[in-house]
Formats: sequence, C-alpha cells, structure tokens
Amino acid sequence: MSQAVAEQDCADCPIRHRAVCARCEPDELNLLEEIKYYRNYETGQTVVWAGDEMNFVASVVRGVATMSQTMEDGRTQMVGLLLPSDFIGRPRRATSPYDVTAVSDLTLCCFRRKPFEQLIATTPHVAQRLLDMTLDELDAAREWMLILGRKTAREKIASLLTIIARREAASGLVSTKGPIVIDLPLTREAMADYLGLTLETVSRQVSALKADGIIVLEGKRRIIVPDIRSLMMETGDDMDGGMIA
Amino acid sequence: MSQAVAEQDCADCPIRHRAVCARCEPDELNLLEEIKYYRNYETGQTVVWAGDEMNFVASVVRGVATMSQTMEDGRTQMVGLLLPSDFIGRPRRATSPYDVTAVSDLTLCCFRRKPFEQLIATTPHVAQRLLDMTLDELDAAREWMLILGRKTAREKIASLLTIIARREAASGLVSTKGPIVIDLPLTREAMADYLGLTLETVSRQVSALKADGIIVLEGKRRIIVPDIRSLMMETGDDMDGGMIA
DNA sequence: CGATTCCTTGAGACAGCTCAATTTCGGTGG
DNA sequence: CCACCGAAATTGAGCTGTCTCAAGGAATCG
Repeated sequence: MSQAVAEQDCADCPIRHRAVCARCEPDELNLLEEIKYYRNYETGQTVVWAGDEMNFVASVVRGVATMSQTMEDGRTQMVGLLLPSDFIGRPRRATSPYDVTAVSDLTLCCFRRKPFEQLIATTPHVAQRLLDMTLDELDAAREWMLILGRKTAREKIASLLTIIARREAASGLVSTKGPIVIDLPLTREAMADYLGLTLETVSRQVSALKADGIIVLEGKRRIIVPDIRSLMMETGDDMDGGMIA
Repeated sequence: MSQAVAEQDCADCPIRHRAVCARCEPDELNLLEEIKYYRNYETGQTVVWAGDEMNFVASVVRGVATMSQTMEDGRTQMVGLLLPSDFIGRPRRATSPYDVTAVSDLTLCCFRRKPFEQLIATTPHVAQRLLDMTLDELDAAREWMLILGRKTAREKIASLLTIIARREAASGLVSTKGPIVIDLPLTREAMADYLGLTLETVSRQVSALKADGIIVLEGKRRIIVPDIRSLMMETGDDMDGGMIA
C-alpha cells in the first residue's frame, strides 16, 4: 500500500529550496499555495499518457517518475527521470508529448495550469527559477545524449549509477565520503530504457561491474559503491578532480 | 572567402520574428540594440572551446553551427545543431560546457553577457521568449534521445533529413508541396556525430536510401526528396497525418 | 589542374541483440 | 515461520547490425 502524503504547508516542504518555488518570497508563496494541490500515485500508475490533456504542472515531492517515448512497434526510450524537486509539464501547452509513469509511490505538488501560467507572467522569481531549471535539464539531456550516442554498455551503466549517486548526494541525506549506497529506483528494464540497451545487456554489465568489484549488490535494488572514484573511472568521462556535487 | 554581414538594424533582421528578441516591443528592442554586436566566422572556425570563458550570448543570424561534446579518447557527440534564430550560450554561466563550431560561414548577433542578464531580469518579453525557446530545445533534445537510443541507422538518417527539411520549411523559403531540396549543411562525419554513428555507416545508409529511390543526390551536399512522406515512413515515427510544420 | 578533403565501398570483427531457460528475490497466505 | 508464487533478474548460445580497418574514387578549392 502506498503511504499517501497529505496537503502540507510550503514552509515544511522537503523540496522547498530546490523546486520551482525555491526563490519565492513569502507573498509569492502564498499565491502558489492558493493554486496547489497534492496528488498521490502508486508504483506503476500512469500520471499522463502521451497525447493526453494535462491541466496541471507539478513538482515531484516524493518518489520517482519516468518520462518516456514509445514507438509504434514498442521500442521505448526514457527521456526524463523525475526525482524529488523536478518539474513536470510545460506552461502554455495543454498536452504531454510523453508518458509519465510513477515507478515508486509518488507524491506530486500540482498547480492548475492556467493560474500557473498567469503566475509566471507576473512573478519574476518563479519564471526565473523555471528558466534555470529548464536550462539545467537541457544540460542533463545533452549529457544523456553523449551517453546514448557514444558510450559502451559498461560505460552507460557506470554513468547511470554515477548520475543517481550524484542526485542522491545533492538531495542531502547521503555522505559523499566512504561507501555510497544507491537505492535504485529502477528495474533492469527501466535502466535499459534509460540507456538505450536491452534488459539482458543491463543485467550482464551490472554483473560484470560486480565481478570486477566496482559495485556490490545487496538484494536486487540496492547497490553499494565502495569507491565512487573507481566507478567514475568506468564512465569514460574526463572527471579529473570533478567532485560528486 | 566568407561574405561577412555588417551590423544592421533589428527591423531588417531576417530572424527578427523567430529569435530571442521575437516578442520585444520597440523600446525593448532599443535596449537590445545598444548591447548587440555582430561577429562573423568562417567555415570550420571555432566559436568557443568547451571550458572556455564566454562573455556573450548570441543568436545565429546566418549560417550553421554545431555544439558538441568530445570524450578523452576522441569520441564525439553533437548535442546541438544551431540554425538561424537559434540561441547560443546561457545566462548566469560564464563558461561553455560544449565546443561550438561554425560548419558554414556564420554570423552571430552577440549580446554581452552581463547586460543581457540585466535585461532578462527586467524585460519580461525577452525572458519569456527565452524560456519558450529553451523548452522547445528540450523537446528537440528528447526527440534526439529517442533517435540515439532506439533507432536503426537507416531510421536515424531518415530522421535527420526530416528534421532538417522541417527546419528549412519552417524558416520560410521552401514550399512544402512537391519535391523538397535539402542543402545539407553537414559533412558525413558531422551527420555521424549527430546520430551516434560512424561516417562509414552514414555513407552506406545514405547510399541505401538513394538506391531505394527515397532520396536523390545532387552532388554530395544536396539531397532531393521526391516524396517527403516516403522519407518519413523510414523514420520509424508514428507521424500519422503529421504535417511538415 | 593538382591537391586536399570528403565520400564510397568492401571484408572481417565484435558489441550488443534475440530467443530461451533457469534462478533469485520479495511478498503473501497458510 | 515457512512454503509457495509471480515478477524480476540472471545466464547461455547464436545471430546480426554496426564498427573497424583499408583501399579507392569524386567533388571542391586554390
């Protein structure tokens, strides 16, 4: 059963300082508070289907969602991995071009689209924050394109684990020193859809990294990285001196 | 020799209604006009190196540039194809994470970064337009990710040609009915870097599309598409009824 | 018209895919 | 607490699309 999260005050919000509302002044926050509502989804539930109307935009408060595209014959490519504080939807557009799916229990902080559009037209702090977040996403998409286009299967896996580790570190709770524990929010198939691989190849490469001592598995979904540097060596990236955050 | 373009009035600018300045009121345009300057580059010249400082942002006025990422061992992935009206650079960031290269003679309309940042903080029309353009780029990046991650070499080539045809059509000059002429701004190697392929594979697949009558070559860089629908059939996309624009 | 750069084509190698069993894990009910 | 079940993951064997390496051929520019 999912542990739904009830409406809560922005002041107590866990993503308050990272989400689209991060730069809001108290009065702006009040405006947002008026048009917001929470929605909860269970693992596996669809948030929107590609092509469907979407009357809201939202921030991920808790849980993980994916955005993906599917071709007629079923080939699927994930194009967004939505973690807490990430933004869903696009102002001035009524339909989502992508499927959005909850891959864990998920809580969204939704804003009705029309009022939100109004709001970004009038409150510069929301608009500015949204621009910066969109630019960050674009950078992430470009890094992702390098992964998809040019990296080997092993490098892809190492890159994905590094990206998730980095995000978990950025979100606070984890220490960057010593062994890192990654609670994978993705099945092997979802990892494959992220990386443009088959699930069998993902499985083989994860096993290979394990055999080489780069990672340790604890159950299926928990991965322990004894030394993040040796994992980063496997990504193919330059990374000389690049810190986790 | 390159045919440099001299400073010109915004009113006469060929990208006036599509670039970052598209929604500006006359008075806002005057502000922009004060901080703008033109720069010309010849084919092959580098606009910025990855990691270099970049004191300006810019719109492409004329010509084509690429943005790309290169790994230590030389593997290269293009992450942006910059055509007239596209925007280069990022407000509030001093260095470019990507190499930007002119792949034809190129004219940029540059704005010094600091004043431009000032300007988007104060003139909502520029900031709003920039947000919309960035969101469009993000959509394009996601379509690109599907191409990189899941399409076959043949589908990749067909997709690239379709994308370029669409852009050329959107920029005006071309009719969408009857045979379409694409003046390829890219070498086979650049196409390979765009698509995550080798140049040999690009060459083979272009030859295959030609052998199948989907495209006709006129010299190396000019491609004629007798029937855009049959090309679009080859992209693997749904496209039922989807118009060119 | 010579040179260089770009492109094409071929032959063989190999990374990742497909198809097909098993195995393991995590949850659930007895 | 344990046995069982289904979903998820692993592993194997063979195949194939794309890459690599290599040799010519054509367009463009001085």
